[in-house]
Amino acid sequence: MGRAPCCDKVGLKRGRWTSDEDEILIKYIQANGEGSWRSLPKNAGLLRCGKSCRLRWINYLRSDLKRGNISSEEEETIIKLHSSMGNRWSLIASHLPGRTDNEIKNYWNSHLSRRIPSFRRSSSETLPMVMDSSKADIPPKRKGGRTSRWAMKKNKTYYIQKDVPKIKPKDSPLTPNIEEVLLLPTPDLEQETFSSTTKDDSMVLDPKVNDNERESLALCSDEAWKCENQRLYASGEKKTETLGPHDHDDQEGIDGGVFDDIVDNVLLDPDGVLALTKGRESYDIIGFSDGNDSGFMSSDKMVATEDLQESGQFSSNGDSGEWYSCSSITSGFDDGVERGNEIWDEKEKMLSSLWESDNWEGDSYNLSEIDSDTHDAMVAWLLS
DNA sequence: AATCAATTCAACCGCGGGGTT
DNA sequence: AAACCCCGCGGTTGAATTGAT
Repeated sequence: MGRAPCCDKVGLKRGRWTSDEDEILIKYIQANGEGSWRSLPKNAGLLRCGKSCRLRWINYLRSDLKRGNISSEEEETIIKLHSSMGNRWSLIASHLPGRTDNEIKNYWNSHLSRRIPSFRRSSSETLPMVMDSSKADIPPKRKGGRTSRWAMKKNKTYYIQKDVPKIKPKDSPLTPNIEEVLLLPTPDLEQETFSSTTKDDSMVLDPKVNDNERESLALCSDEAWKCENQRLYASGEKKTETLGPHDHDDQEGIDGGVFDDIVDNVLLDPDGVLALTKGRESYDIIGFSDGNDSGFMSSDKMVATEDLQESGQFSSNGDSGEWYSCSSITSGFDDGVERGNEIWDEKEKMLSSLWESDNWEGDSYNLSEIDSDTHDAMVAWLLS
């Protein structure tokens, strides 16, 4: 025997809501507040299922809903959050004030998933890449279609509800709980994309690193990175500085900003360190420098030093800063889906060749022995 | 003008989690 | 512990609407 229906459907109205029904629902909630959805329709005199009332209220009638099309900023946020959270629409919506999970889900399905086909890859395929959709020059294959429904609703009546009690205010989108977000599993990243031939989660590549640094780096496990000397902290610690791959003020991404620092200080600085770290769901690339200007990046997380934060290249906290999904690391130097896939392929190849090389000395990788081809490939990839 | 195909999105559905009895 | 209830979530559906033919 199946589960009993949430409500008795006999005699209940279904389908589109009329303005009269909307008005009844609004007035009732203004008087009684949200909640008790099951009993609400009966008490309010609506011939609707409680679920339907809840949905109508949450998705349509609430006073704090933002009307209008999704802005490019919101779209970018959706893309980045989705890259980290997957289809957790309600969670994503909680970071977009005035937007509902349903709205975001619809927007994703109708706009983004088509525009950015790589998002549709299953988790058994390669990792998703977050593209700068604004640059993805892939026109929607619209033939017929219609304009935004909001744009068409000239005659629709909306209700201004000044006195509706706020039962459950949503979080501000710009104040995400960074640590919570970071600790979330990323279903789309579950697949490890190259063979795990290493015994350790963490590998230090530069033999020139001193003992202290080596010790710090060795602590960089997937679950808790802690590199005190470099002032790099893992998620889960209060002083976590969690950042995305983009310099937010520069929508071009990390190119030219953080990226240059990483390249200059990590790859090109003889005192720099490059570490490959096996992350929770994927392999990450992390770079360090000598502690002056440094940062590191990964496909899963990105952390910058205080120097970089002070320089304004990163926002560093959840109170004022914005953040980006670090799995979007490639977006800054990516012009679209195909390019993203290409980069990912290059990344895979490069990392694979590193893993398989003979330059490993225990957990360390001897960069001085690195062949020029591999070195060039690494630089080329990072510069790409 | 009529028809078709594409698209959007409001609404529905089933399920799972958490709380209560 | 088990049964039940309620809520919220994510996937899906289908009506409404559009531009193309």
